[in-house]
Amino acid sequence: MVPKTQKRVTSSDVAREAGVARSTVSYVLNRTPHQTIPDGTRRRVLDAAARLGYTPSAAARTLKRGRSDVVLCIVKPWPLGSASGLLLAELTAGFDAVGLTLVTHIEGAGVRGVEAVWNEIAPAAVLTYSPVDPDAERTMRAAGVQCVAVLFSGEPDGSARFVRPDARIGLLQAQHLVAAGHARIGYAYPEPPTLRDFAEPRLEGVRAACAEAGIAAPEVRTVALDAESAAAAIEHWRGMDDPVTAVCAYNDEVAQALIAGARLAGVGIPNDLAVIGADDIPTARLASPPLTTIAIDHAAEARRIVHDVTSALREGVAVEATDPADLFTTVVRESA
Amino acid sequence: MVPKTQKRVTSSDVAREAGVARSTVSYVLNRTPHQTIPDGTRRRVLDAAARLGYTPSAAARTLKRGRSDVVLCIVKPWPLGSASGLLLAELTAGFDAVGLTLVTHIEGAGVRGVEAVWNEIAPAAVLTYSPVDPDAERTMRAAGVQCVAVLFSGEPDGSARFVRPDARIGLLQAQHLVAAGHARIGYAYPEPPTLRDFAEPRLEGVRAACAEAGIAAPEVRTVALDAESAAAAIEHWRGMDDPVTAVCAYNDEVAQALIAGARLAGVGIPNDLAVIGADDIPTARLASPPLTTIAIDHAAEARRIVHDVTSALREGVAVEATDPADLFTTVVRESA
DNA sequence: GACTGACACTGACTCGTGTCAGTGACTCGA
DNA sequence: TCGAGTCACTGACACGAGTCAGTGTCAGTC
Repeated sequence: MVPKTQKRVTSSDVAREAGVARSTVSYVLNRTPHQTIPDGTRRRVLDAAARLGYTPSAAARTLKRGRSDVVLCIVKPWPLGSASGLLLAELTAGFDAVGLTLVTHIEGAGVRGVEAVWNEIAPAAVLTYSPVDPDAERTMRAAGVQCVAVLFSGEPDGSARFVRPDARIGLLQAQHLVAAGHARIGYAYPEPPTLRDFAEPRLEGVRAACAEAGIAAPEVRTVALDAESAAAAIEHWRGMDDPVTAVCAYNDEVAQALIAGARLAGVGIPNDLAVIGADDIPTARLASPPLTTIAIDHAAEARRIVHDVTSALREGVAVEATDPADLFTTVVRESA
Repeated sequence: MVPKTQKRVTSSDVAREAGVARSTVSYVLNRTPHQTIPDGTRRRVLDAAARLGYTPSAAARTLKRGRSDVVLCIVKPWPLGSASGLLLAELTAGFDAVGLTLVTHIEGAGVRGVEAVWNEIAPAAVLTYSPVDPDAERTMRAAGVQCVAVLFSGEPDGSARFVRPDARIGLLQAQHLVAAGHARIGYAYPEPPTLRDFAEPRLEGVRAACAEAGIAAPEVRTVALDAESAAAAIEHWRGMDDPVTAVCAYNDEVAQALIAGARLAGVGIPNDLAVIGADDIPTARLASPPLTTIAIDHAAEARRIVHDVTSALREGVAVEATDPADLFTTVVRESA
């Protein structure tokens, strides 16, 4: 039987057990610089701590130091996609390796707003997917947050560091289509408004690639996640004076909708219309035809973010974001 | 310009501003019972707090009270699926409404294990998807965790309350197939080992339905997320002496693999083989043919969990889990 | 007029940790 | 032998909030 009220083991208990002062315990356990501790004492303290099963109270440490070892990642309730779930997993492992704990909070229909969250958690750093307004940033600083990183956003301004160059995804999509001989390109834009922050840079990349290749700007249509919506877009594209022959989809789920819509409209993929997705989700290869798409190296991206955030935490100031080398690769299957 | 070091506003500042003692501020702000505060004083304190922009320090409160207002949900890095992302969003909103903050931590390849997480967070309650062993539960209690809820698991024992009856999903799947006249049923089991905890109850439900209908137990095959693996399973099922005519898939993604495999093997769905999925993910309706599947009412489930956890927190003891009424509905499309 | 009790409020202690300023004991060079 | 300088360690304060035991004031009662 587990006793109802388990008394907490404190550093005083460890000190008593080891026969030293509590401060000595603290010095040993934190390896405080400029404090010389002989091996014998160190061993005694460590042994006592292990014997008693001592774990320091995060609340007390946070109170004293003014900041915790928690990194808070705020995400929106995305109606589509789980590609970023992979990134979160990599981020968690990466921060764990440097002694930080990543937790995620889903920003949403909460009545209390996100301020309540970083007040409850007092995180060392906050990662967000959309820019934070100056007021919110002030309350964050007051709550002890040292580093604010915006993972995705149009403009990398003062606080918005570490922006992933999602435009490159659109660039690679369009370049692949252009190389295959397409000269009129469509863009399948996602329907949920919460995805705007993600979709804009990708679309921007497609625009840039079209301009560079000297072809017309992409014809943008919004495509919801059902076959009818996709079929309507496809009919629009193919009915134009200068018909679209290839489409960049915002992501693989929109691309799957396009495939379903093409089937409904009797349009062959890739012969009548080429489709390229993004994210390379697990079901991309299961589509018929299998989806050509842009894969994201989540592990590399996570390494970069962890590196930048930890050095910002160490320096106490903003550091320059390291340039991501090759986060994206084009995965050629059959749809384009 | 935001000053580099923003001094924190404490309750002492509020007390000074309002011209009262700090304890009075605490009583006003917490509406402490049996403490009578006249309206004038109350007003003065509230005004001062608002004027100064006071937000209590969660770390200090947690230290004093021994527990925070955070609920920690621990999830595994699922290689498939994002159905539970919807549940998490609903849970977050639900807990927020009762003054609790839900954060999620992805348990994974971390070197430090999950113990570090609840030590950092000191949550009031922990939600997990797999049973916690008694040792871990002890460290949790010592860290101030009051309520441990296991959301999914085979056996609802002492600590494992609030178990979602996933067996009912399998039951509904099989009942739908039996009602359509199928007498030999296959089960497409997911490949990643981390999904075992989820797959077992669902499979159990299928077994129960088969037994009840008086037909043979389901023929189980593991199906990875690619067309080849699915085609191999399909050929096995159809090559049996008593061939399988309908398959329950663990979830919609496995079902999509089955559809891709059937196309590869030249098997028609639903005529040659019926397929039913589970979870009703957004792309389920985009498949060809559109997937018949079991939808989960995440909002209702979240309401139930929030209710049970908050009352457990209030009572300080385990309460009986309320019985979930109708969390699942069969969505009939074309694949079965 | 003394006593009671409610009211409105305050001071002091507590939670568990980090850290600074000391303090004896000892070594070493002059 | 004296002072300086390390070494190894300790005591006390601080972080910010919750809460208990009191304290002075005042209205009401016998």
